[in-house]
Amino acid sequence: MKQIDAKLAGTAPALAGVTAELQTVAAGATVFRQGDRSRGIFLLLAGSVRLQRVTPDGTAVTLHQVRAGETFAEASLFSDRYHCDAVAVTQSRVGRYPKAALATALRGDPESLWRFSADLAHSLQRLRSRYELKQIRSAPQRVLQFLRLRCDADGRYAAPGALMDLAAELGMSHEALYRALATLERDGSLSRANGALHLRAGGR
Amino acid sequence: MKQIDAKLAGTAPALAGVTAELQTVAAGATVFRQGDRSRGIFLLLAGSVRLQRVTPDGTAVTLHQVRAGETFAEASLFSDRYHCDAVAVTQSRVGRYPKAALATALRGDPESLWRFSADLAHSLQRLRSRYELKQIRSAPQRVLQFLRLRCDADGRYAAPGALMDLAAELGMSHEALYRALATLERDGSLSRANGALHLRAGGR
DNA sequence: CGTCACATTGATGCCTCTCAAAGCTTGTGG
DNA sequence: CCACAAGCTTTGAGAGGCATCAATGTGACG
Repeated sequence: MKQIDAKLAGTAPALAGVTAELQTVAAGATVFRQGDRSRGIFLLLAGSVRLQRVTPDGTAVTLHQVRAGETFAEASLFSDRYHCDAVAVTQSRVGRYPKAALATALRGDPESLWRFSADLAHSLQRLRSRYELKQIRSAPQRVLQFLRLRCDADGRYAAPGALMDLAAELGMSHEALYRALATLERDGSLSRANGALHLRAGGR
Repeated sequence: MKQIDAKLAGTAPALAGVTAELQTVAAGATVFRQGDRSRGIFLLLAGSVRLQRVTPDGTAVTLHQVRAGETFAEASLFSDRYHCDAVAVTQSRVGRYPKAALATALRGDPESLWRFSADLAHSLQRLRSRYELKQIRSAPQRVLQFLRLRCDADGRYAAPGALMDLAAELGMSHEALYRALATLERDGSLSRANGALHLRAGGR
Protein backbone atom coordinates (compact mmCIF):
# COMPACT_ATOMS: atom_id res chain seq x y z
CA MET A 1 0.00 0.00 0.00
CA LYS A 2 2.77 2.36 0.87
CA GLN A 3 4.33 1.92 -2.54
CA ILE A 4 1.14 2.54 -4.41
CA ASP A 5 0.39 5.50 -2.25
CA ALA A 6 3.82 6.92 -2.82
CA LYS A 7 3.59 6.34 -6.53
CA LEU A 8 0.16 7.84 -6.90
CA ALA A 9 0.45 10.63 -4.42
CA GLY A 10 2.56 12.76 -6.67
CA THR A 11 0.91 11.74 -9.93
CA ALA A 12 -2.27 13.25 -11.24
CA PRO A 13 -2.39 12.75 -15.00
CA ALA A 14 -3.95 15.50 -17.06
CA LEU A 15 -7.41 14.78 -18.42
CA ALA A 16 -8.14 16.27 -21.82
CA GLY A 17 -5.32 18.67 -21.14
CA VAL A 18 -6.80 19.77 -17.85
CA THR A 19 -4.57 19.34 -14.82
CA ALA A 20 -5.94 18.32 -11.46
CA GLU A 21 -5.90 20.40 -8.34
CA LEU A 22 -4.52 18.26 -5.56
CA GLN A 23 -5.88 18.30 -2.06
CA THR A 24 -5.59 16.31 1.10
CA VAL A 25 -8.74 15.40 2.95
CA ALA A 26 -8.72 14.44 6.61
CA ALA A 27 -10.44 11.28 7.75
CA GLY A 28 -14.13 11.95 8.22
CA ALA A 29 -14.10 15.16 6.23
CA THR A 30 -16.30 15.57 3.17
CA VAL A 31 -15.01 16.16 -0.33
CA PHE A 32 -18.40 17.40 -1.42
CA ARG A 33 -21.98 17.23 -0.24
CA GLN A 34 -25.24 16.28 -1.86
CA GLY A 35 -26.73 19.45 -3.30
CA ASP A 36 -23.43 21.30 -3.61
CA ARG A 37 -22.82 22.90 -6.98
CA SER A 38 -20.65 20.49 -8.88
CA ARG A 39 -17.06 21.66 -9.08
CA GLY A 40 -15.64 18.86 -11.15
CA ILE A 41 -14.77 15.23 -11.15
CA PHE A 42 -12.23 13.57 -8.89
CA LEU A 43 -9.42 11.06 -8.93
CA LEU A 44 -8.59 9.29 -5.69
CA LEU A 45 -4.82 9.12 -5.43
CA ALA A 46 -4.49 7.57 -2.01
CA GLY A 47 -6.71 6.75 0.90
CA SER A 48 -10.35 5.82 0.78
CA VAL A 49 -13.52 7.73 -0.01
CA ARG A 50 -17.12 6.68 0.40
CA LEU A 51 -19.96 8.00 -1.73
CA GLN A 52 -23.20 7.98 0.18
CA ARG A 53 -26.67 9.34 -0.01
CA VAL A 54 -28.81 10.39 2.87
CA THR A 55 -32.28 8.94 2.49
CA PRO A 56 -35.54 10.63 3.45
CA ASP A 57 -35.54 8.87 6.80
CA GLY A 58 -32.10 10.20 7.66
CA THR A 59 -30.07 7.06 7.08
CA ALA A 60 -26.88 7.09 5.05
CA VAL A 61 -26.70 4.55 2.25
CA THR A 62 -23.34 3.81 0.68
CA LEU A 63 -23.45 4.13 -3.07
CA HIS A 64 -19.84 3.36 -3.77
CA GLN A 65 -16.59 2.75 -2.00
CA VAL A 66 -13.88 4.42 -4.04
CA ARG A 67 -10.51 2.70 -4.26
CA ALA A 68 -7.22 4.39 -4.94
CA GLY A 69 -6.72 4.95 -8.64
CA GLU A 70 -10.41 5.31 -9.44
CA THR A 71 -12.15 8.46 -10.59
CA PHE A 72 -15.47 9.37 -9.08
CA ALA A 73 -18.33 11.81 -9.57
CA GLU A 74 -18.03 11.62 -13.33
CA ALA A 75 -21.75 12.19 -13.65
CA SER A 76 -21.44 15.55 -11.93
CA LEU A 77 -19.87 16.79 -15.14
CA PHE A 78 -23.28 16.52 -16.74
CA SER A 79 -25.33 17.83 -13.89
CA ASP A 80 -25.50 20.98 -11.92
CA ARG A 81 -25.13 19.56 -8.46
CA TYR A 82 -23.69 16.55 -6.72
CA HIS A 83 -26.25 13.87 -6.02
CA CYS A 84 -24.50 12.30 -3.06
CA ASP A 85 -21.96 12.98 -0.32
CA ALA A 86 -18.31 12.07 -0.68
CA VAL A 87 -16.71 11.39 2.68
CA ALA A 88 -13.09 10.45 3.30
CA VAL A 89 -12.99 7.26 5.34
CA THR A 90 -9.29 7.62 6.02
CA GLN A 91 -7.02 10.54 5.30
CA SER A 92 -7.01 10.80 1.53
CA ARG A 93 -5.37 12.55 -1.31
CA VAL A 94 -7.59 13.50 -4.21
CA GLY A 95 -7.16 15.36 -7.48
CA ARG A 96 -9.96 17.53 -8.72
CA TYR A 97 -10.46 18.33 -12.39
CA PRO A 98 -12.32 21.64 -12.34
CA LYS A 99 -15.67 21.33 -13.98
CA ALA A 100 -15.68 24.47 -16.08
CA ALA A 101 -12.23 23.87 -17.52
CA LEU A 102 -12.89 20.20 -18.14
CA ALA A 103 -16.28 20.79 -19.72
CA THR A 104 -14.84 23.45 -21.98
CA ALA A 105 -11.90 21.28 -22.94
CA LEU A 106 -14.12 18.30 -23.68
CA ARG A 107 -16.80 20.16 -25.58
CA GLY A 108 -14.27 22.07 -27.56
CA ASP A 109 -12.22 19.05 -28.46
CA PRO A 110 -14.30 16.14 -29.78
CA GLU A 111 -11.25 13.92 -29.82
CA SER A 112 -10.76 14.33 -26.07
CA LEU A 113 -14.45 13.83 -25.45
CA TRP A 114 -14.30 10.70 -27.56
CA ARG A 115 -11.49 9.30 -25.41
CA PHE A 116 -13.32 10.32 -22.29
CA SER A 117 -16.37 8.39 -23.47
CA ALA A 118 -14.18 5.43 -24.24
CA ASP A 119 -12.90 5.49 -20.67
CA LEU A 120 -16.42 5.58 -19.34
CA ALA A 121 -17.45 2.68 -21.56
CA HIS A 122 -14.49 0.64 -20.37
CA SER A 123 -15.25 1.38 -16.75
CA LEU A 124 -18.78 0.22 -17.35
CA GLN A 125 -17.54 -2.95 -18.98
CA ARG A 126 -15.17 -3.75 -16.14
CA LEU A 127 -17.72 -3.02 -13.47
CA ARG A 128 -20.29 -5.21 -15.18
CA SER A 129 -18.01 -8.20 -15.19
CA ARG A 130 -17.04 -7.59 -11.60
CA TYR A 131 -20.72 -7.41 -10.78
CA GLU A 132 -21.35 -10.70 -12.49
CA LEU A 133 -18.56 -12.33 -10.53
CA LYS A 134 -20.24 -11.33 -7.34
CA GLN A 135 -23.34 -13.21 -8.39
CA ILE A 136 -21.43 -16.43 -7.92
CA ARG A 137 -22.02 -17.64 -4.38
CA SER A 138 -19.50 -20.40 -4.19
CA ALA A 139 -16.14 -19.04 -3.14
CA PRO A 140 -14.08 -21.57 -5.11
CA GLN A 141 -16.12 -20.97 -8.25
CA ARG A 142 -15.90 -17.23 -7.88
CA VAL A 143 -12.14 -17.35 -7.47
CA LEU A 144 -11.85 -19.70 -10.40
CA GLN A 145 -13.86 -17.47 -12.72
CA PHE A 146 -11.90 -14.46 -11.59
CA LEU A 147 -8.63 -16.19 -12.37
CA ARG A 148 -9.89 -17.36 -15.73
CA LEU A 149 -10.60 -13.77 -16.65
CA ARG A 150 -7.40 -12.35 -15.31
CA CYS A 151 -4.81 -14.97 -16.13
CA ASP A 152 -2.55 -14.76 -19.16
CA ALA A 153 -2.67 -17.20 -22.06
CA ASP A 154 -0.65 -19.73 -20.07
CA GLY A 155 -3.17 -19.70 -17.27
CA ARG A 156 -0.79 -17.94 -14.96
CA TYR A 157 -1.82 -15.20 -12.59
CA ALA A 158 0.58 -13.26 -10.42
CA ALA A 159 -1.23 -11.54 -7.60
CA PRO A 160 -0.27 -7.88 -7.63
CA GLY A 161 -0.26 -7.58 -3.86
CA ALA A 162 -1.14 -9.73 -0.91
CA LEU A 163 -3.84 -12.34 -1.23
CA MET A 164 -5.77 -10.46 1.40
CA ASP A 165 -6.26 -7.61 -1.05
CA LEU A 166 -7.48 -10.06 -3.63
CA ALA A 167 -10.02 -11.31 -1.13
CA ALA A 168 -11.27 -7.76 -0.62
CA GLU A 169 -11.56 -7.25 -4.36
CA LEU A 170 -13.55 -10.44 -4.67
CA GLY A 171 -15.79 -9.40 -1.82
CA MET A 172 -15.04 -12.28 0.50
CA SER A 173 -13.19 -12.78 3.74
CA HIS A 174 -9.54 -13.66 3.41
CA GLU A 175 -10.14 -16.95 5.19
CA ALA A 176 -12.70 -17.88 2.57
CA LEU A 177 -10.19 -17.06 -0.15
CA TYR A 178 -7.47 -19.21 1.38
CA ARG A 179 -9.88 -22.08 1.77
CA ALA A 180 -11.11 -21.63 -1.78
CA LEU A 181 -7.56 -21.76 -3.09
CA ALA A 182 -6.87 -24.85 -1.02
CA THR A 183 -10.02 -26.49 -2.39
CA LEU A 184 -9.12 -25.67 -5.97
CA GLU A 185 -5.62 -26.99 -5.45
CA ARG A 186 -7.04 -30.20 -4.02
CA ASP A 187 -9.33 -30.47 -7.04
CA GLY A 188 -6.39 -30.09 -9.32
CA SER A 189 -7.88 -26.98 -10.90
CA LEU A 190 -5.00 -24.92 -9.68
CA SER A 191 -1.41 -25.11 -8.65
CA ARG A 192 0.71 -22.61 -6.82
CA ALA A 193 4.34 -21.71 -7.16
CA ASN A 194 5.97 -19.01 -5.07
CA GLY A 195 3.01 -16.68 -4.99
CA ALA A 196 1.88 -17.14 -8.57
CA LEU A 197 -1.28 -19.07 -9.36
CA HIS A 198 -1.49 -21.48 -12.23
CA LEU A 199 -4.75 -22.68 -13.73
CA ARG A 200 -4.89 -26.19 -15.05
CA ALA A 201 -7.25 -27.20 -17.79
CA GLY A 202 -10.02 -29.56 -16.83
CA GLY A 203 -10.86 -27.95 -13.52
CA ARG A 204 -14.58 -27.64 -13.63
CA MET B 1 -43.30 -9.60 -18.81
CA LYS B 2 -45.69 -9.66 -21.76
CA GLN B 3 -46.61 -6.05 -21.25
CA ILE B 4 -43.03 -4.86 -21.11
CA ASP B 5 -42.18 -6.96 -24.12
CA ALA B 6 -45.06 -5.58 -26.05
CA LYS B 7 -44.18 -2.05 -25.10
CA LEU B 8 -40.51 -2.38 -25.92
CA ALA B 9 -40.77 -4.61 -28.93
CA GLY B 10 -41.89 -1.86 -31.21
CA THR B 11 -39.84 0.90 -29.67
CA ALA B 12 -36.22 1.54 -30.49
CA PRO B 13 -35.43 5.16 -29.75
CA ALA B 14 -32.96 6.90 -32.02
CA LEU B 15 -29.51 7.45 -30.60
CA ALA B 16 -27.80 10.64 -31.72
CA GLY B 17 -30.18 10.65 -34.66
CA VAL B 18 -29.23 7.13 -35.64
CA THR B 19 -32.07 4.66 -35.82
CA ALA B 20 -31.68 1.06 -34.78
CA GLU B 21 -31.94 -1.94 -37.01
CA LEU B 22 -34.25 -4.40 -35.33
CA GLN B 23 -33.67 -8.10 -35.35
CA THR B 24 -34.98 -11.15 -33.64
CA VAL B 25 -32.52 -13.66 -32.28
CA ALA B 26 -33.47 -17.25 -31.55
CA ALA B 27 -32.69 -18.80 -28.20
CA GLY B 28 -29.12 -20.02 -28.22
CA ALA B 29 -28.09 -18.00 -31.25
CA THR B 30 -25.29 -15.48 -31.05
CA VAL B 31 -25.70 -11.78 -31.65
CA PHE B 32 -21.96 -11.40 -32.17
CA ARG B 33 -18.80 -13.33 -31.42
CA GLN B 34 -15.53 -12.48 -29.78
CA GLY B 35 -13.18 -11.34 -32.52
CA ASP B 36 -15.92 -10.26 -34.91
CA ARG B 37 -15.48 -6.80 -36.38
CA SER B 38 -17.66 -4.51 -34.30
CA ARG B 39 -20.83 -3.56 -36.12
CA GLY B 40 -22.33 -1.30 -33.52
CA ILE B 41 -23.89 -1.19 -30.11
CA PHE B 42 -27.10 -2.87 -29.10
CA LEU B 43 -30.26 -2.30 -27.17
CA LEU B 44 -32.08 -5.30 -25.78
CA LEU B 45 -35.78 -4.77 -26.35
CA ALA B 46 -37.10 -8.07 -25.10
CA GLY B 47 -35.73 -11.38 -24.03
CA SER B 48 -32.39 -12.07 -22.44
CA VAL B 49 -28.82 -11.94 -23.68
CA ARG B 50 -25.65 -13.13 -22.01
CA LEU B 51 -22.24 -11.62 -22.67
CA GLN B 52 -19.55 -14.19 -22.15
CA ARG B 53 -15.90 -14.73 -22.82
CA VAL B 54 -14.26 -18.00 -23.62
CA THR B 55 -11.15 -18.39 -21.52
CA PRO B 56 -7.88 -19.99 -22.59
CA ASP B 57 -8.94 -23.32 -21.12
CA GLY B 58 -12.13 -23.35 -23.13
CA THR B 59 -14.58 -22.42 -20.39
CA ALA B 60 -17.20 -19.74 -20.88
CA VAL B 61 -17.29 -17.03 -18.23
CA THR B 62 -20.33 -14.79 -18.05
CA LEU B 63 -19.39 -11.14 -18.13
CA HIS B 64 -22.84 -9.70 -18.01
CA GLN B 65 -26.43 -10.74 -18.11
CA VAL B 66 -28.29 -8.15 -20.14
CA ARG B 67 -31.81 -7.30 -19.09
CA ALA B 68 -34.50 -5.88 -21.30
CA GLY B 69 -34.12 -2.15 -21.70
CA GLU B 70 -30.35 -2.14 -21.33
CA THR B 71 -27.83 -1.29 -24.00
CA PHE B 72 -24.76 -3.46 -24.38
CA ALA B 73 -21.45 -3.56 -26.19
CA GLU B 74 -21.00 0.19 -25.84
CA ALA B 75 -17.26 -0.29 -25.66
CA SER B 76 -17.23 -1.82 -29.12
CA LEU B 77 -17.83 1.65 -30.44
CA PHE B 78 -14.29 2.48 -29.43
CA SER B 79 -12.64 -0.70 -30.50
CA ASP B 80 -12.27 -2.59 -33.69
CA ARG B 81 -13.63 -5.92 -32.57
CA TYR B 82 -15.95 -7.39 -30.02
CA HIS B 83 -14.19 -8.70 -26.96
CA CYS B 84 -16.78 -11.23 -25.93
CA ASP B 85 -19.64 -13.32 -27.25
CA ALA B 86 -23.25 -12.21 -27.01
CA VAL B 87 -25.61 -15.16 -26.83
CA ALA B 88 -29.38 -15.02 -26.63
CA VAL B 89 -30.54 -17.06 -23.65
CA THR B 90 -34.14 -16.92 -24.73
CA GLN B 91 -35.59 -15.68 -27.97
CA SER B 92 -34.76 -12.00 -27.99
CA ARG B 93 -35.43 -8.83 -29.84
CA VAL B 94 -32.53 -6.45 -30.17
CA GLY B 95 -31.89 -3.14 -31.87
CA ARG B 96 -28.53 -2.47 -33.41
CA TYR B 97 -27.15 1.02 -33.87
CA PRO B 98 -24.74 0.62 -36.78
CA LYS B 99 -21.22 1.51 -35.78
CA ALA B 100 -20.19 3.63 -38.74
CA ALA B 101 -23.31 5.76 -38.67
CA LEU B 102 -23.23 6.14 -34.93
CA ALA B 103 -19.54 6.99 -34.82
CA THR B 104 -19.97 9.55 -37.54
CA ALA B 105 -22.98 11.07 -35.87
CA LEU B 106 -21.26 11.26 -32.51
CA ARG B 107 -17.92 12.54 -33.72
CA GLY B 108 -19.55 15.06 -35.99
CA ASP B 109 -21.90 16.39 -33.40
CA PRO B 110 -20.23 17.17 -30.06
CA GLU B 111 -23.61 17.80 -28.48
CA SER B 112 -24.76 14.26 -29.23
CA LEU B 113 -21.47 12.87 -28.01
CA TRP B 114 -21.87 14.90 -24.85
CA ARG B 115 -25.28 13.38 -24.21
CA PHE B 116 -23.97 9.95 -25.02
CA SER B 117 -21.24 10.41 -22.43
CA ALA B 118 -23.81 11.59 -19.94
CA ASP B 119 -25.74 8.36 -20.48
CA LEU B 120 -22.63 6.31 -19.93
CA ALA B 121 -21.81 8.22 -16.75
CA HIS B 122 -25.30 7.65 -15.44
CA SER B 123 -25.16 3.96 -16.21
CA LEU B 124 -21.89 3.79 -14.33
CA GLN B 125 -23.42 5.60 -11.40
CA ARG B 126 -26.42 3.31 -11.28
CA LEU B 127 -24.35 0.18 -11.62
CA ARG B 128 -22.03 1.26 -8.84
CA SER B 129 -24.82 1.70 -6.39
CA ARG B 130 -26.32 -1.59 -7.41
CA TYR B 131 -22.92 -3.18 -6.90
CA GLU B 132 -22.70 -1.70 -3.45
CA LEU B 133 -26.12 -3.08 -2.58
CA LYS B 134 -24.89 -6.54 -3.35
CA GLN B 135 -22.16 -6.18 -0.77
CA ILE B 136 -24.86 -6.31 1.88
CA ARG B 137 -25.22 -9.94 2.93
CA SER B 138 -28.34 -9.69 5.02
CA ALA B 139 -31.42 -10.00 2.87
CA PRO B 140 -33.60 -7.69 5.00
CA GLN B 141 -30.90 -5.03 5.11
CA ARG B 142 -30.30 -5.27 1.40
CA VAL B 143 -33.98 -4.88 0.65
CA LEU B 144 -34.22 -2.01 3.07
CA GLN B 145 -31.33 -0.12 1.53
CA PHE B 146 -32.72 -0.76 -1.92
CA LEU B 147 -36.06 0.67 -0.93
CA ARG B 148 -34.44 3.66 0.72
CA LEU B 149 -32.75 4.47 -2.56
CA ARG B 150 -35.75 3.88 -4.75
CA CYS B 151 -38.63 5.19 -2.71
CA ASP B 152 -40.12 8.63 -3.22
CA ALA B 153 -39.98 11.39 -0.63
CA ASP B 154 -42.89 9.84 1.25
CA GLY B 155 -41.06 6.56 1.60
CA ARG B 156 -43.39 4.85 -0.81
CA TYR B 157 -42.26 2.38 -3.42
CA ALA B 158 -44.51 0.80 -6.00
CA ALA B 159 -42.95 -2.31 -7.47
CA PRO B 160 -42.99 -1.96 -11.25
CA GLY B 161 -43.69 -5.63 -11.83
CA ALA B 162 -43.93 -8.76 -9.79
CA LEU B 163 -41.97 -9.12 -6.60
CA MET B 164 -40.20 -12.05 -8.19
CA ASP B 165 -38.53 -9.68 -10.64
CA LEU B 166 -37.47 -7.49 -7.78
CA ALA B 167 -35.85 -10.50 -6.17
CA ALA B 168 -33.92 -11.18 -9.36
CA GLU B 169 -32.79 -7.58 -9.53
CA LEU B 170 -31.59 -7.78 -5.95
CA GLY B 171 -29.79 -11.00 -6.67
CA MET B 172 -31.65 -13.20 -4.21
CA SER B 173 -34.22 -15.96 -4.38
CA HIS B 174 -37.82 -14.87 -4.31
CA GLU B 175 -38.36 -16.81 -1.12
CA ALA B 176 -35.61 -14.82 0.54
CA LEU B 177 -37.26 -11.61 -0.61
CA TYR B 178 -40.65 -12.59 0.78
CA ARG B 179 -39.09 -13.52 4.06
CA ALA B 180 -37.11 -10.30 4.15
CA LEU B 181 -40.26 -8.28 3.56
CA ALA B 182 -42.05 -10.21 6.27
CA THR B 183 -39.17 -9.59 8.68
CA LEU B 184 -39.11 -5.88 7.92
CA GLU B 185 -42.84 -5.67 8.38
CA ARG B 186 -42.56 -7.45 11.72
CA ASP B 187 -39.83 -4.97 12.72
CA GLY B 188 -42.08 -2.11 11.85
CA SER B 189 -39.60 -0.83 9.27
CA LEU B 190 -42.10 -1.36 6.55
CA SER B 191 -45.77 -1.61 5.83
CA ARG B 192 -47.57 -2.88 2.80
CA ALA B 193 -50.75 -1.76 1.13
CA ASN B 194 -52.10 -3.41 -2.01
CA GLY B 195 -48.73 -4.06 -3.59
CA ALA B 196 -47.02 -0.81 -2.64
CA LEU B 197 -44.33 -0.74 0.01
CA HIS B 198 -44.11 1.96 2.59
CA LEU B 199 -40.99 2.71 4.60
CA ARG B 200 -41.42 3.87 8.15
CA ALA B 201 -38.87 6.06 9.85
CA GLY B 202 -36.96 4.50 12.68
CA GLY B 203 -36.50 1.11 11.11
CA ARG B 204 -32.83 0.42 11.53
C1' DC C 1 -64.42 -23.76 -12.51
C1' DG C 2 -59.92 -25.07 -13.93
C1' DT C 3 -55.43 -23.38 -15.05
C1' DC C 4 -51.47 -20.73 -14.46
C1' DA C 5 -48.41 -17.62 -12.36
C1' DC C 6 -47.37 -15.23 -8.34
C1' DA C 7 -47.20 -15.12 -3.17
C1' DT C 8 -46.25 -17.27 1.14
C1' DT C 9 -44.54 -20.34 4.60
C1' DG C 10 -42.06 -24.68 6.24
C1' DA C 11 -37.96 -27.76 6.64
C1' DT C 12 -33.34 -28.91 5.55
C1' DG C 13 -28.52 -28.53 4.28
C1' DC C 14 -24.62 -26.23 2.83
C1' DC C 15 -21.58 -22.53 2.85
C1' DT C 16 -19.61 -18.38 4.26
C1' DC C 17 -18.74 -15.20 8.11
C1' DT C 18 -16.76 -14.58 12.47
C1' DC C 19 -13.83 -15.41 16.23
C1' DA C 20 -9.51 -17.78 17.45
C1' DA C 21 -5.08 -19.53 17.31
C1' DA C 22 -0.93 -21.01 15.37
C1' DG C 23 2.74 -21.16 11.58
C1' DC C 24 5.53 -18.20 8.33
C1' DT C 25 7.89 -14.33 6.28
C1' DT C 26 10.01 -10.02 6.40
C1' DG C 27 12.15 -6.17 8.24
C1' DT C 28 14.25 -3.65 12.02
C1' DG C 29 17.24 -2.76 15.71
C1' DG C 30 20.32 -4.09 19.07
C1' DC D 1 23.66 -12.56 13.80
C1' DC D 2 19.93 -12.97 16.74
C1' DA D 3 15.55 -11.46 18.71
C1' DC D 4 11.45 -9.36 18.31
C1' DA D 5 7.53 -7.27 16.08
C1' DA D 6 4.20 -6.90 12.59
C1' DG D 7 1.67 -8.50 8.95
C1' DC D 8 0.39 -12.22 5.94
C1' DT D 9 -1.00 -17.07 5.60
C1' DT D 10 -3.26 -21.08 7.13
C1' DT D 11 -6.35 -24.06 9.61
C1' DG D 12 -10.08 -24.97 13.28
C1' DA D 13 -14.76 -24.62 15.41
C1' DG D 14 -19.23 -22.66 15.73
C1' DA D 15 -23.23 -20.13 14.23
C1' DG D 16 -26.20 -17.85 11.36
C1' DG D 17 -28.37 -17.20 7.00
C1' DC D 18 -29.57 -18.00 2.37
C1' DA D 19 -30.57 -21.44 -1.37
C1' DT D 20 -33.18 -25.23 -2.38
C1' DC D 21 -36.96 -28.34 -2.39
C1' DA D 22 -41.66 -28.69 -1.22
C1' DA D 23 -46.43 -27.61 -0.33
C1' DT D 24 -50.21 -24.56 0.01
C1' DG D 25 -52.72 -20.18 -0.59
C1' DT D 26 -54.38 -16.53 -3.73
C1' DG D 27 -55.70 -13.91 -7.64
C1' DA D 28 -56.56 -13.16 -12.70
C1' DC D 29 -58.31 -14.87 -16.74
C1' DG D 30 -60.49 -17.77 -20.04
